[in-house]
Amino acid sequence: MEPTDIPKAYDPKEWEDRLYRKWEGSGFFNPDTCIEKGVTKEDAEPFSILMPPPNVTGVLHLGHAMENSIMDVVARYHRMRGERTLFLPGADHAAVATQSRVEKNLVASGMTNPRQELGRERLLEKIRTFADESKDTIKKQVRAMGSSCDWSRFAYTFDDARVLAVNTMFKKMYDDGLIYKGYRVVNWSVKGQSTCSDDELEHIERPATLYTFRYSKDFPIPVATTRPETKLGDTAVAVHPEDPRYRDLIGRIFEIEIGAAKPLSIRIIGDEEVDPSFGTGAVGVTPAHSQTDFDIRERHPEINLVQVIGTDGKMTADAGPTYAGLTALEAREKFVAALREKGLLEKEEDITQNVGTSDRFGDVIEVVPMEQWFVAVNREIPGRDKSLKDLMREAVTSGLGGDGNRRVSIQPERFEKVYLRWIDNLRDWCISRQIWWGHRIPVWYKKPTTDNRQLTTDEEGEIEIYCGVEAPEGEGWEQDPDTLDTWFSSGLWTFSTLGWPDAETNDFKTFHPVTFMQMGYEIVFFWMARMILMTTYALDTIPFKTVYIHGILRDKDGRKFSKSLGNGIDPIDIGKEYGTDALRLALLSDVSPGNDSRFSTEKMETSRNFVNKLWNISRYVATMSTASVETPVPKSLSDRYILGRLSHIVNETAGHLSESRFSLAIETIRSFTVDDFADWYVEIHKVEKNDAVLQYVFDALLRLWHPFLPFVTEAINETRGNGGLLMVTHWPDISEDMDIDTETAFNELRLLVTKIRNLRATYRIDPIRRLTGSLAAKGIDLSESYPAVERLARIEIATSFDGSSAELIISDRLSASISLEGIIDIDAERARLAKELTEAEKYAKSLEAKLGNPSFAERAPEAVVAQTRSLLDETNAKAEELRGHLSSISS
RNA sequence: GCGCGCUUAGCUCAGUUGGUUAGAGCACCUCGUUUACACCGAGGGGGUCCAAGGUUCGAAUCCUUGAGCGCGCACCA
Repeated sequence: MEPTDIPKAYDPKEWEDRLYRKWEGSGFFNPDTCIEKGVTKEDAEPFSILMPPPNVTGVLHLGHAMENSIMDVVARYHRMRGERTLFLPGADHAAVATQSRVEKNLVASGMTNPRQELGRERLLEKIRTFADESKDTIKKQVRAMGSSCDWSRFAYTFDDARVLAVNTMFKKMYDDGLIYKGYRVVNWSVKGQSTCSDDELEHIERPATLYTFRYSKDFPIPVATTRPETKLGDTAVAVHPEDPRYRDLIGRIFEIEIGAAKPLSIRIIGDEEVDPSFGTGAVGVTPAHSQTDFDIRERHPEINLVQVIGTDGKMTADAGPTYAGLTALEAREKFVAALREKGLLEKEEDITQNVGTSDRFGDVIEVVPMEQWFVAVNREIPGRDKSLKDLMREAVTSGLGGDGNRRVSIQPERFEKVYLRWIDNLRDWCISRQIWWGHRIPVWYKKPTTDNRQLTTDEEGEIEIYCGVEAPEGEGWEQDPDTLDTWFSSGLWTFSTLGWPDAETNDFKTFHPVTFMQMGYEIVFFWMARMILMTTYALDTIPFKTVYIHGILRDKDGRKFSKSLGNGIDPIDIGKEYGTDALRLALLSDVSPGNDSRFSTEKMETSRNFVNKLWNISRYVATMSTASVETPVPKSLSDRYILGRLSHIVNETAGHLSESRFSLAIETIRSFTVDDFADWYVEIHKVEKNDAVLQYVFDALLRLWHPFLPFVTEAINETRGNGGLLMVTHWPDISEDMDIDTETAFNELRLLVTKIRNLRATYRIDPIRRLTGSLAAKGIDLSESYPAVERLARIEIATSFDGSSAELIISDRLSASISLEGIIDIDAERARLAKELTEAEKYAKSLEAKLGNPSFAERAPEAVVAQTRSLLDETNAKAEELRGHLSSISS
């Protein structure tokens, strides 16, 4: 493109789609192609990133946009560093989330009970269609974000390869006795007709009544509850074993007629967990409908379990004829009324309680006893002498087996503590769900037959059980109707995407453990923990080396984005309006690891303006210079300065990126681009015209920015006719390319720049345009020499300024003496100089005091002392200069 | 209750291992703008870094205590 054809403003719409197609068409998103085409060396270090697969429940939101920005910055950076980089995309079938979404849609369109009305197969078909559509939408959106992921390796948690991995893992754990079917209390969503894990609960506060009552008039201990109806299923009262009030009662059994199907048989038991100082010091134990009470029964197997609430949320026959069939709430009112009538109710008080609700279906969870599948986290793994919990702990502390190379590094570190604490509280993981959308449990049952290949029988010897990767042969087998918790398949993500269970594939050998993962902190337990569990168990290694935890994105008022608040922002819309680069920049600026950040249109404007600035720098470079890029020869101090600075910030940026300090990396490049390059060097170039350095530095800048701003940098690269794709050019490695004493140049020129900047501040003759304007008014025509004036005035004015006029020396051709009267307000100037002088003297004094302190000289590092000393010299010199100016101005 | 985080300019936030006179963006004020860029430029004002103690030659940074806000986990019946 000819320089004159380049539009003044960057228009992302003109570029983004086409550039993405160009990248994708080049094949360079695929690391194999990079090697084939010689962009990456065969023996290059592998670098892998896995996309946390978005749920196929609809469209991506800004949080996804932020994640994609983070991952793509990392991927592009490492690809440009010449590493064998794989950024693998995917999608998650998101079992409950997707099914509940589709059911909601079906209900909205007129169905009352989709599961009944459609049946398993037809409902699954509907969900599959929906999921496929979402998957396509997601792929489009990820492309729109500019993500450089390898689409040929796209993985879906519910495709054939992943099903194989899931079944293989299930069977392995089953054979090792780590997956078991057990009768335990579980969290049950009546609305969703399914279990959910502890982590899927959302606790909400709500008002409730705490009732204190006695089972009967002569029952010795009152108990309290917020769920009186469950008391129909009480089988014990627990007290602290040392509690003098109740100690003697332990072991006694009370038979109580209270309206349940059978009289309650309440045994008084002693349990250390009971807090004698709380309430009545006694707990009515309902093993069937409380997790803690069920645990008490594990310690006291002698007590019974009576289920009084069913999976339909209604009272069971065991609750007695008065209550059976009523909802829990109806039963509560009736039961409380009965207690009151019999004079058993001693106290009612209003309290607030926390209850668990299903995060997907929204209803309050009912705790019921059921037979479900569990992963045993405390059981010893055969042949390993350790439990899953142990492995999960080791993986982030000492490293697996004490091997530091097999240790997951969590950034920021504080999430380690959060994770470890969670592990301490971890119970066996309930993995079976009664919804239909998901991996079917690979277990089949049938009555005993003579065919007993690989068969095990359950305890009662009645039903044969077969667990296998594929259905067993033979007649009469019926598969377990349940499906797996969606996190079971997500837990395998780092290796199921790379070919496992075939551990010999190139991808697996090359890219596992994954180098870099990122995720929001809200998903650490769900996902990170499960990946660590699965990988350490099955592969005896860690799933990933580094995981970067980020916060959640909030709106400009600090609220979470949510549908109900109506404050959602579609990243694609905003990307279209401001440009995807601007969006990426806005999402990564000013954020620190692990902390929430806010999003606003102001940020978008700032970012868009910056992108446009970069575009216009390129216009200058294109219009003011015709030289092609070559190894630049620094000719002046300015050249050495800019090259030295460049090399400095290249290293600094690399440091930030290697530690995932995205915001600081951006700030580093941004300030170099604006403060050093655009404001300073470009102006210098107008005089010195060292095109080679200008080109060289600008091309380096483009490459530094590319990971963050892939579109505009690639677009500029195209207009510059550099040829090739910026995406696969090497990230700048200045210290190797350039033979420059950067340290010296840097120091010399920083002094010069500082001096000039001080001059600008001191004499307020910036912009120079104003000065030349004034000169013109005085009959000095400098229009032709403008650039020279602009630059030299900055320097020369300083040395010859006497307070009221200045001697301008413009190269060796032209010099002029001008009065500064009218340009500078002399009185104001005097006041300002005096103020500055006072400040400088004060500062000098404080530095002297510091240096005079013997402890400082003794203890501070030499570099700091030297720095302080030179600082003092500089300050003294500055003060002297100010004094001179002040006296000349006064005379 | 236990744990974690946050508190820095009017607003939103950076500040890696303690070390130049604490930074940015936005907002505000002044000046400028046919010149790569008004999606613009040059300047400026504005901060007892939540409080109090401590460690140190030196603290926004480390320690202790407290306050306010937010979050997570567990919930005591």
